[in-house]
Amino acid sequence: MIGERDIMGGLAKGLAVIETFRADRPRQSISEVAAVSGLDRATARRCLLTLAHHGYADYDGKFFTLTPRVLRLGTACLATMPLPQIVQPFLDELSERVGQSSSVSILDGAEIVYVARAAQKRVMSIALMPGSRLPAYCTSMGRILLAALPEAEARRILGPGPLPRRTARTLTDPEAVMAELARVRAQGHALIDQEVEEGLCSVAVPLLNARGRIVAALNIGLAATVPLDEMAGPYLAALGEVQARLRAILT
Amino acid sequence: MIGERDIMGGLAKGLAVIETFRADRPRQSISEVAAVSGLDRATARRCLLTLAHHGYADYDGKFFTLTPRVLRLGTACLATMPLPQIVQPFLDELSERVGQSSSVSILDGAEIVYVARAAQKRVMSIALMPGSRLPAYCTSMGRILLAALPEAEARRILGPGPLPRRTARTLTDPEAVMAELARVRAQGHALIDQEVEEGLCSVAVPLLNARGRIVAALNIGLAATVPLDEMAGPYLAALGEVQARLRAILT
DNA sequence: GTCCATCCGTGCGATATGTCAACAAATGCA
DNA sequence: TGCATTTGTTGACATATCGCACGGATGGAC
Repeated sequence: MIGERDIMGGLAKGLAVIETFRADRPRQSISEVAAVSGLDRATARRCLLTLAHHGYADYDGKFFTLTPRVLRLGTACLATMPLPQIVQPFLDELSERVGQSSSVSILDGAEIVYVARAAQKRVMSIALMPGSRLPAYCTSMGRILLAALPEAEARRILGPGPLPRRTARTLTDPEAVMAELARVRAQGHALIDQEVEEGLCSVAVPLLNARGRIVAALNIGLAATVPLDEMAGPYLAALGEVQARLRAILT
Repeated sequence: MIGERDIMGGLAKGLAVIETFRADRPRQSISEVAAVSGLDRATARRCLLTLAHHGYADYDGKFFTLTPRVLRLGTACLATMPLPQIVQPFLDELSERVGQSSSVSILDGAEIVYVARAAQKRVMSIALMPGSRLPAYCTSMGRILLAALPEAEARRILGPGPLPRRTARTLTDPEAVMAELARVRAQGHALIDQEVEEGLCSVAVPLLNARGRIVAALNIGLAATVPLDEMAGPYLAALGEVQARLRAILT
């Protein structure tokens, strides 16, 4: 069977090294990477030199930076997903019709990952794009995807709390989120009113495949102008329409 | 100094395995991966099992698929680039003003990599997004970026030819492209008239930093309706304006 | 059923790699 | 400047891993 001896430590360590690079740490020295990743300095050094040698990183003698070559790895993944290509035309049309940005995402651990998006004029502070991540607990699509999991699994992902408070309205108690998930499950859609960012609302529904399994979440993002309840109706109708049309197509 | 003994073969092999996954090969068996990557089956197996063990791949006992976790690797890279965040607001405004999609890309080998984009209604057959790649030789931004290189380097990237013919108008002779690069260099912008796809035109200019070095390319994509020469003027003016404003900001 | 082809899992020797410790160079601080 | 600390690099040894070759499993053709 699959034994522990079939695991290549070097590969795992190298991937961990890549993941240590973030927006707040774009350029790192060997020791920095070693400290963040928990690897030995010598090991981190070999990983970084290997990455540089194969064009995944640049090295100026002191600091390492990632190169666009690394993007290939992520793109390889997106390209293997049929979902983005299938939903993109629907997103384009939906987004055009309602005049708002719409997106499709899936769950990866405690985060939602955008896999397709049709953007209208931006209301959010950061630019979202395929590959972007947001926490699941405070986003409409995240609530949809968490609600699709067994309760125990959702609770495990939410953790012991408290969850980070992103705005005054953010639900920070995992049990409060769990209660909201039950509502979402019952009503078949999720509303978020400025929980992830001030001034930003969102409406989401699940995307089901032909067998009725939830494979992704679909949303529309809105600027918070009038109370969300009052204006959600038309958006929910548009989302439901796309949901129904995609249900026959998705596998 | 940096010796060959500081290179970790296992890491390089694992990354190569990830890159074997493509749109036309979303699910692969061990033997398939081994054949495509040139690795031994046993080695490919260990790589794949390692990826699966760490959540980068799924394994159903027969086929492996990549998980969204892999997207983290690419996102780590995009997040470390200051460029996308700086140019995004400019792209949004530019795109809104001219009513067409606009993008910023950089060069990676023989391909351009989109790092930021503001999309208007889609005219291209495939959805472009940050991380997407197109060949440099037949795109407006690619011509800009190739023109910024030393001639010998550009020629090396183009290779011996002939280059793939994507439409009837595609330049397939590397020397013809080199001649075009000289023109691009002289006039400071590149025009593409349906060389990458029927019905699609594009206008691009370089983005310079404060020191005058070319750090990226900026373009506007257009549907081919009237002859490109006749309508390029206003777009070039808009591009030039953004170029000038960014020049003071980019490093 | 038999044969053939393909694929997967495993054992083994040679080699590459990780860990640890020590050292040298660079850096920060008073 | 002088001292203390951090950082990059190297060497040695134990161990993990590679690539090869073999055996078993699977599936299709006839």
